[in-house]
Amino acid sequence: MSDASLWTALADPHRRAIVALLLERPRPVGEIGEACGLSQPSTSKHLRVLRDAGLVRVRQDAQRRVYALDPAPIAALDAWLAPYRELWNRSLDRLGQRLDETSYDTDTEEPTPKG
Amino acid sequence: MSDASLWTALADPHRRAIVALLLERPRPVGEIGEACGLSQPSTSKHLRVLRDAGLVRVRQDAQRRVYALDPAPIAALDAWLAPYRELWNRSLDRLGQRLDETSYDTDTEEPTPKG
DNA sequence: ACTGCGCATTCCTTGACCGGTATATAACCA
DNA sequence: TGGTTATATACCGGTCAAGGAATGCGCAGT
Repeated sequence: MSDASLWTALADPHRRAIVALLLERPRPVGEIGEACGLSQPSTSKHLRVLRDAGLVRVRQDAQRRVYALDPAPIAALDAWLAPYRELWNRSLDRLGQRLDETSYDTDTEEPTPKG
Repeated sequence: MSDASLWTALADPHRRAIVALLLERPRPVGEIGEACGLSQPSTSKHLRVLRDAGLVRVRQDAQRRVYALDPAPIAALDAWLAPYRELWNRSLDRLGQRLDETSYDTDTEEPTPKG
């Protein structure tokens, strides 16, 4: 499932570094490894994981293999995040109400005593 | 540190299930474990990881410990995701241009190989 | 065909994580 | 005080992932 592998793929800091690197522009394996301080096999293995998760695509350019980000899984992550973002907005609203203190008409509930 | 532990915390499906469960409302440990089909120690350990990542907070209620989501790390995730979301929007724009430039009437070539 | 380069894969070892069992701790109750 | 409930932690065994070394494989130049 690309859903499970997506999270495990991004759980690794090296892999997140690779993804951040590919955000700027597509790059061949050697460049990625050098930029992230990874050995060549390690780079290839991480790219393999990212590829299995659907996060990157490969384009063959002579001997080199140029990796590029695939935006689709990012959208999936965004979709996962959406409900929580609403929670965050609620908390921001609540904070705003606290700071505002004017209370437009927030008699809905939630006294939130003391804190 | 909450940055690294945040991803590893969410990498586990059980932990994501817990987080999703707490999105509805705060719950005590026993309720979480039962809902996720986890043993009590396993539940506590997962909650420990989530707590170390800052994803949940605890409130003591008599013998029970009620866990609730903390929206802050969600915001961090959202911030991390932001640049990639732009990439996604760019790809959507590009798709729109493609559809735009190649004539909009339904007369498009659309090879549809094999059928 | 041979050689060199870029990359992928395999084997191996080590370290981290996960689940279960047993135990410790803290709060309530009799 | 002793006992029960609710939760946390320590220990243990199995599993999996990460890194390094060595090797395989495709492509280009001569």
